[in-house]
Amino acid sequence: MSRPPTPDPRRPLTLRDVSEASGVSEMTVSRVLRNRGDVSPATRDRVIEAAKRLGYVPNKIAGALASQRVNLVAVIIPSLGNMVFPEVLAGISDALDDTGLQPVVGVTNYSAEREEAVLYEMLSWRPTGVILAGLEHSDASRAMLENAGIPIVEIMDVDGPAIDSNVGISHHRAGRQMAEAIIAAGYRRIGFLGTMMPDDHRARKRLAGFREALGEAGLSLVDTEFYSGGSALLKGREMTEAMLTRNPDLDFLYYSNDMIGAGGLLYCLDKGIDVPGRLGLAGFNGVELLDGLPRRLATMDACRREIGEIAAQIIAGKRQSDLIGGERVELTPKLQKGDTIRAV
Amino acid sequence: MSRPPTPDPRRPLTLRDVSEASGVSEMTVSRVLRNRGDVSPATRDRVIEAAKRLGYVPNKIAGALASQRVNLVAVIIPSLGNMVFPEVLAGISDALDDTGLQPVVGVTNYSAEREEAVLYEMLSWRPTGVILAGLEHSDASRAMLENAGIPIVEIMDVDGPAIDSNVGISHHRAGRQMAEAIIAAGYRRIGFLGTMMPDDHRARKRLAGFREALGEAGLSLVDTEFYSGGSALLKGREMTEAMLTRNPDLDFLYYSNDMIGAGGLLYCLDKGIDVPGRLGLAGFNGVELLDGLPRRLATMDACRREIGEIAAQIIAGKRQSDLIGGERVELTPKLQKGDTIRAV
DNA sequence: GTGAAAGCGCTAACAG
DNA sequence: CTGTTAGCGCTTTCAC
Repeated sequence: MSRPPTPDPRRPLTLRDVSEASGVSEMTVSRVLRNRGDVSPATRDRVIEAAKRLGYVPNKIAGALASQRVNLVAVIIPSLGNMVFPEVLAGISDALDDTGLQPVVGVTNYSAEREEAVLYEMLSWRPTGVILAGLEHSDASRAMLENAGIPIVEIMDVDGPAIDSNVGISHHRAGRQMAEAIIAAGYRRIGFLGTMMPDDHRARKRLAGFREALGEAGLSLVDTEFYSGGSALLKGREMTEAMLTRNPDLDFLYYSNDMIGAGGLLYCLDKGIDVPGRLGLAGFNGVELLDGLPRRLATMDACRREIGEIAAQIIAGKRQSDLIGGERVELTPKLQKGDTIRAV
Repeated sequence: MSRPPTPDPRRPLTLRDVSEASGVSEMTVSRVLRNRGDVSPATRDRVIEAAKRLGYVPNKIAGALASQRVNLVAVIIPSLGNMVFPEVLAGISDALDDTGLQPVVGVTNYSAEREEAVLYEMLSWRPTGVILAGLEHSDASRAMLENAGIPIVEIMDVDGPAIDSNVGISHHRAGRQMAEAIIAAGYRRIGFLGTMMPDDHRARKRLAGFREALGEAGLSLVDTEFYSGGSALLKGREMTEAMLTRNPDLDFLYYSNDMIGAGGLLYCLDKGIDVPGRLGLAGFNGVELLDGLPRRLATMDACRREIGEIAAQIIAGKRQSDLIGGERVELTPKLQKGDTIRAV
């Protein structure tokens, strides 16, 4: 009943274990495993064989501490629940694919307080860079970002000053543009339906731009309705019904996102309302999801995937401009009239 | 022109900086910042003041290496693109909230190879535990998981042997149950429409169970149709049209997920097909999204949120059973007939 | 209640 | 091409 020579099978293997098993120094083992520096094919093979046989998984914690390098990119977004941020993520993920960098995602639920906590947690892992949604942050968050000493990319929104780099669209202008298209199509009695999220700054800016353009045309919103929580499709349906009951003479409904817009569209089709003749509809985002609806909802592409790609390229240093301070990239969303705004 | 005393403003602050700024030893600073051990209120205040003033963010890499503890839980899922995994994540996130543990998400795109790479990467950060979707893994992945020496929870699926703990539903049984309900409702000429993902093992198991139950009733699938990529809603529409054109006499369509089912439903309503009288429809997942459709699609709740919660509790050690080996939890999905299966 | 010393597992920098 | 030495920034352990 002698104790076996292996000390503790639960203990994770170290470089030393591989070194002993292969008869090669730790340093050379390390070189092989990282593909750094020249190692003779013979030694290399012995090391790889031993590492594979033992099932060695390197300890990045130790590696990162020693090398002062972490291959992580912090990505901080408000939500995973609505298809728009996953698409941004897909863009980031794609662009990072051949860089050795890895995204790590944190979710804030549109709360500045949560953002601060998530950011603190992520910065404590000393990532290579930070990508985060929006330009509005708490003072503490802003201070952390400014002092982090790593590239910061604020995405989605360009309406305001950025800490470092910035990639996105102008939501204010997007709201204006939609209003102008609606007015040009001859609609006059317009209602707005949106989310009641005080911290959804982009939705707020779209609405502000929308109102501004209406005002310049001598118009104003006839009615507004806000919601929070629940199935967006269902909410869109309910809110549309409520609003049309209050104001049967509305001739256009502008929704803050495509999902509630889709709910509204389905409601109108149910009720046999003539869309876009008697009533026009528009949403925002250009979510692919909607392609299967009976009519294509008018919307505006928010360039989500492209935003993610560019942000990731900035972090990866693939867009080195010699700018002092960060890079600014403003994309221009495309208006898609679909089938729910009548031709002029 | 003397050099300022601060060495380099870009260098991240260390415990030593806080120690010097507060005149308290590094060790005591560390204790204050971690709320560990007794420290006099006076010292504590000085330390906290200094840390805040400097904007110190602890280095978790060094902390983790020294303490051999990492507050990260690796979560590995196939996709973020379809609402089902975000809901699992929400459950995990909730359950982890007051434990000091943090989920880190990796995405495999339903590829075993990607899973292996993601797993390797995550294990190299020495997480507290691993939660991953499914029971099917490459040999190498399995070996890594078995040797990791940390709790592993395989989720979503219980149809097969698990490495350690296991939380999910039986997709085979879910398929059977749906078939039985359809047959009981009197449908006989049944088609199946699904994703063509060889690595979506859960969809495959549902189909197998479905076929098995049909077989026992002396029936078999009249037609099948598979797709990959694109807008699920649109695909559902197109596939439904294709299948009904080929086989106009089908009386039921079983979809492998709710989104394509919804597309099919919209198509049928468009065409004025009598649902559920002449044609019945059913999907899978119970996605809240669908609540806004004109009819409620028959579906089966996959208990996504609950699965996430339980898995996280297991990792957090909140469900200590004295089992040797892992814990097994099988949840039972509820069949929701909605408006698209006729009453018996 | 506080501090000093000794590593955690790895890699940078240098020698040979 | 390979090995040795000295840390990375923190926490453990043990003194005081």
